[in-house]
Amino acid sequence: MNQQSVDIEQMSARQRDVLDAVLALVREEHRAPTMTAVARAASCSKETLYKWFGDRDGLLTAMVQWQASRVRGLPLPSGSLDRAALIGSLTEFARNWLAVISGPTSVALNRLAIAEAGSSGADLGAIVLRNGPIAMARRLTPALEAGRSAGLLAFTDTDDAARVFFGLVVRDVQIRLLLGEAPALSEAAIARDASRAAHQFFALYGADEKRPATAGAKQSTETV
Amino acid sequence: MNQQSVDIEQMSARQRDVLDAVLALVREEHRAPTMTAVARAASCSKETLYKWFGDRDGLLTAMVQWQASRVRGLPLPSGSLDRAALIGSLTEFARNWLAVISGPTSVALNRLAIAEAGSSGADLGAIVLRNGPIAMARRLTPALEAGRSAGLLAFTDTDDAARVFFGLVVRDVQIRLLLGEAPALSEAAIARDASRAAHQFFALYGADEKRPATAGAKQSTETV
DNA sequence: GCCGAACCGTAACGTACGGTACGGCCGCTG
DNA sequence: CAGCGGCCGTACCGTACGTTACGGTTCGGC
Repeated sequence: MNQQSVDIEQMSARQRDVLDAVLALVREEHRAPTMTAVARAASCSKETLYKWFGDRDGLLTAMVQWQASRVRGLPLPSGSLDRAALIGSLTEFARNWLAVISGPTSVALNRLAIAEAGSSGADLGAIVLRNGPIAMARRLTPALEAGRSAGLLAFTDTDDAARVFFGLVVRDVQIRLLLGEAPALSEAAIARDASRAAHQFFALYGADEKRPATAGAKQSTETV
Repeated sequence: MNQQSVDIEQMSARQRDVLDAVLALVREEHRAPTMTAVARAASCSKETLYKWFGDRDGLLTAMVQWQASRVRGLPLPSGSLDRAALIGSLTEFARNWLAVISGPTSVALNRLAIAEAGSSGADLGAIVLRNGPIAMARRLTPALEAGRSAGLLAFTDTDDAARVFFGLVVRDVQIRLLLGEAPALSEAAIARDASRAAHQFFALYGADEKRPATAGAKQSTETV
């Protein structure tokens, strides 16, 4: 009932420390933390927690937004636009994305958001979604369209192409991690997968003269 | 503490009805059901629930296994092996898979398994994983290898190819659904996506004479 | 008809947890 | 120094829920 903005920007350092403690707690335990545990871990009183965040949902929401606020701001691929540079950008993008989603923080937060989806009032799912796949698509879009403008890529629906890229990069890694399988991708494996995904994406959507425009790839999927 | 097998095969019809009631409950509510709610919905006493399933975990485990036991047994792609038939098989496979994972039962069960991953003793995550992506890969494998034997497909690691197929089919649909976005894919959209995924998979791993062996697709895992 | 087993409905117990209240400590302001 | 607001630590309350126990009912076997 208290929906008081929870502005991440204007929060004291102490409050951010508390949120970091909550994040650490969520990361190491494998379920949503209790308010008592948060208070103990953050060395603050429950009364203060309720005064600052109003509610358990408010605390979790603030934590998710706090984490989201520092994921933003990765270097957009820019510069020259030959084929090699674009593949390099896509590879770097994929590498970064795989590293993020296989990290313990991402796994824990996605678990929490999925578990809480629909149960509590403020849905963390929407926030995580906005800062997960949707944010990735948004950051990927300019690179793809620049590639198309430069005649390197060929597609009609940018969003669709971005989602195929997502599929090529992530495959079943995320769902396996969320379901508890802990393969713990190595740095080398991530780099290899990223390169493979970028090359495969180029094989599908590259505007090569060799191939006649990828028979099944041009139609969109959005219906709603 | 009672780990008593929970053999789905040898259970009375009444017990299966109870498990169906639990499934319905999980599907309509958006969290793990309480024992009281299960007893009320299934018209049985809690004492019986504890006698039959020993524990809350036992009940949930039995429910997941019960659902898994009837997902099995889809028609394996067989018969003639020309290019069109293989694409048709892959398309049908993808269509079926998309229909399953976008269904309310799959979403609810995956949510439950992810939420309970690591918290309770018996991890549903492993069961869902075995009957989700892993089962799909297992069922897909013979079709892929048959295609390779027939000279239609070219890949080195079957498992890797299967996981790329998974990525092309699912993309970010599952994670979006789990996070609470409810786009409710239409039948037509699913069919379109399945066809697109099958064609894209063939574009990457098809042994066509037109294209010189898919520049990035042949280095499935060995390139550093 | 009688017995025991299985089962239903419900009450009761213990615990965990969200949320609130209170006393005490610290630093700031007048 | 007095007063006070912010915060910590802790005790407390109400509720939800897992688990157990108990009385009543049905049903198959003798």
